[in-house]
Amino acid sequence: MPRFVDVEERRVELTDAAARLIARSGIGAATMRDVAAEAGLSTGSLTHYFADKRELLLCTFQASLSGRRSLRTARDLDPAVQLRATLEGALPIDDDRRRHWMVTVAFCAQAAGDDELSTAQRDAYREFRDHVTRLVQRCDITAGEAAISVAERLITQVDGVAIQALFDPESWPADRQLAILEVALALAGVSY
Amino acid sequence: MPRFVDVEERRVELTDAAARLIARSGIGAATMRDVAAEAGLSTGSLTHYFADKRELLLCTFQASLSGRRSLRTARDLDPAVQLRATLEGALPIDDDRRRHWMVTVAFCAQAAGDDELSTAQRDAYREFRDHVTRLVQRCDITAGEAAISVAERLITQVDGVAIQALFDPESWPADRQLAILEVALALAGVSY
Amino acid sequence: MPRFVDVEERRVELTDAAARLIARSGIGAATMRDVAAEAGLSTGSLTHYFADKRELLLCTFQASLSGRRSLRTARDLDPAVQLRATLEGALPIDDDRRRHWMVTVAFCAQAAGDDELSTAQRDAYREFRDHVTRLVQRCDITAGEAAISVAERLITQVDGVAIQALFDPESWPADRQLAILEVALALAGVSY
Amino acid sequence: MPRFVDVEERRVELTDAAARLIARSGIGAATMRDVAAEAGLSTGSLTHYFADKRELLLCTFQASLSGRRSLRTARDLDPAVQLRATLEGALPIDDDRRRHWMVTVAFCAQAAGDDELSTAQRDAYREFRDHVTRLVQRCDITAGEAAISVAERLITQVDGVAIQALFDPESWPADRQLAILEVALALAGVSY
DNA sequence: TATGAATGAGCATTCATTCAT
DNA sequence: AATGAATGAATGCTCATTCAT
Repeated sequence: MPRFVDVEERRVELTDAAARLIARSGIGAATMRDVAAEAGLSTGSLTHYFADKRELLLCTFQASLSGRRSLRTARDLDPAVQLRATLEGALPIDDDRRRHWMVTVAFCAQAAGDDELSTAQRDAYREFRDHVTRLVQRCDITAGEAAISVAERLITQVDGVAIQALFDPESWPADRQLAILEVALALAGVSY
Repeated sequence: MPRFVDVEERRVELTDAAARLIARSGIGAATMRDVAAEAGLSTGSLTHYFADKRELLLCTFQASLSGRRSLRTARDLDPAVQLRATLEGALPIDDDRRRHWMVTVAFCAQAAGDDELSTAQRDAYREFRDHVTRLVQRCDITAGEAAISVAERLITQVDGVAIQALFDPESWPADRQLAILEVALALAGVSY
Repeated sequence: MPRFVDVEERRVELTDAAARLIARSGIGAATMRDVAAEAGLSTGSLTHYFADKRELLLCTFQASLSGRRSLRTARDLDPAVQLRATLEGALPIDDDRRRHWMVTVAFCAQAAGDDELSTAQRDAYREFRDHVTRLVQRCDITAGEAAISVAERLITQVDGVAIQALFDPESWPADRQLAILEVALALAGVSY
Repeated sequence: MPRFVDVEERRVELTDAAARLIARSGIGAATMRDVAAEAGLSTGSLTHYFADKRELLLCTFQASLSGRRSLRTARDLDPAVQLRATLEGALPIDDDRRRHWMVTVAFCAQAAGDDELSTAQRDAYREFRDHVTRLVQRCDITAGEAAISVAERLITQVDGVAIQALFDPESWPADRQLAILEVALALAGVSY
């Protein structure tokens, strides 16, 4: 009589544990042993949920992305509000979002020279870019310029703030991060 | 009389080797063995130049920063030209600058949970921000706004482009990166 | 259900292996690799049982002491018989006792400059001295002299024989060692 | 024009340095590098004076023995005085003598399984035993017993005290060590 | 499914030794 | 004779992975 286990739930618990460790102590701290321990499981259990460490890492990254994605607001709202919420979701202004960025950076450092990881990462970027571009289009603010160009300026501005804020949090309290986002949105012509 | 060795030169050779490996295959590839081999030395020789791996990594990061710094143009030029050159130096538009960014990201991933490394990184950020702020001041473009705010908008824009370009180079040829920089400078009121 | 392993038993197997290597080929031969091999395990397994080499060494020393202690005879016997048995147990007159002494000497050489090891060693000495002192008291032979003085003369005599016998076994067959012990006991007034 | 160097003097400086390191921090601290540094020389210089580490260690042990030997008093004195001085020389009652014993113990731990070292050590023991035996003979105290038996009882008593005192110095101040020696000499019939 | 003991390759680091100068 | 850079084998230790229970 096998015990009932929700495989998907366990995977989430494990990628969460990995994310916590990475955010707290860097990619080097995310050993299989420690991830399992952080999730309250034994080492051997990991293999039931992830074939190997690379898969765990990849899934941790993707779970982190999903978390960010879930911050996007419902489809039927004002696109300007959605755009703002989406970009705000990319700023490390609370622990969850900081964690997401720490995982992203760790993943970047790992992805170099690994085709599969690089592709996963690149695709995530493109998906985000496409999403923002669609929102920009719906805002109808581009004045003839390609929506993607406006989207890219917004995204890169936000990513730049995120990188700075991640490693010098004292200089970047939430309001300062949000202030730059507001300026960028205003320059892009978004009003809401 | 012992064999003559330029210690500083050797250290540069070794941090260069480390940077190449990190850029090529990620932080995980920068083992002491492989760094030594890449530099054409034996494992044991490394310890003549770096006490341990952390020191090698820290020095690799700082050497990478020095490289970026050397891209700044001479003091006596038009500050607008200097500003543009400084920011352009932060874009991964050639192999050297790409390498610098790969090292930076790898270092970030390693610095989490390590006070000394985190501090080194944060100080490097602040030094760059101060430099750009001084240039913005000399450009006399701020129209009452604090120079640091303008500088931060420029830096974060550039850093964001860099991060995107680093991991999706196909989407970010040099001219596209530079185009965003031009727009940001124009918005900031810089003309040259 | 994991494979059943008696942790304590494994630890004994490992400290035994270490003791054998030390006795056979000196402290330098007791590498983690070789101890594991001598016990029929792999290197990595050692870490399940001992945090590091110092702990292995400390436990090897303490296990060696326990072995010597177990040679003491039951409490209810004539104290003179117990005293003689205890002191005889400290002479390297068979392989086990020789091994114990080799381990002790190796441990001494290692303990210099290491507070924790030095303390462990000193405490072992004191425990032995106290035990012998109690036996001397119960023998009622001291004629007014402090029991501890008699005990110390006996112990140092035996330890000196042990050291000599350890490194010049040809000159010190068992009967010669025992003969000196008999003289020492007789001089102390012990008859049995 | 080669600089004049007294080879023998240099060897003494080096074995002294080794002895100091061993006494201070154990056999593990006596690396070639550190011995050279302690003597104020460079690593490479060592090879001019000792073929390899084993030779350095062997010479350090023998130099330590010579030091002890030099404590023996001149031949023409009362043999009882000489006997007492010789045995007292084997007690770790000052820094020099403590150092000698630390070197001896370290050497013992190293000698196991190394024929040449074991032989050197055994021969040193025998030489000492012969010397003490001759003194005992000249004291004319043996009352029919073999002089060597008396000598051995004295030596082992002293060695035992030394071992105890070496690793529990608090319990063994000089006067306590000397007191046991006096008792042993008295029991042997030596008066002076 | 879950466990954790076992594995062994790989890591950073240390060190005796060699050697060109 | 003296130096110290260079070597590379060896060490203690870590860790992803495997597997019997």
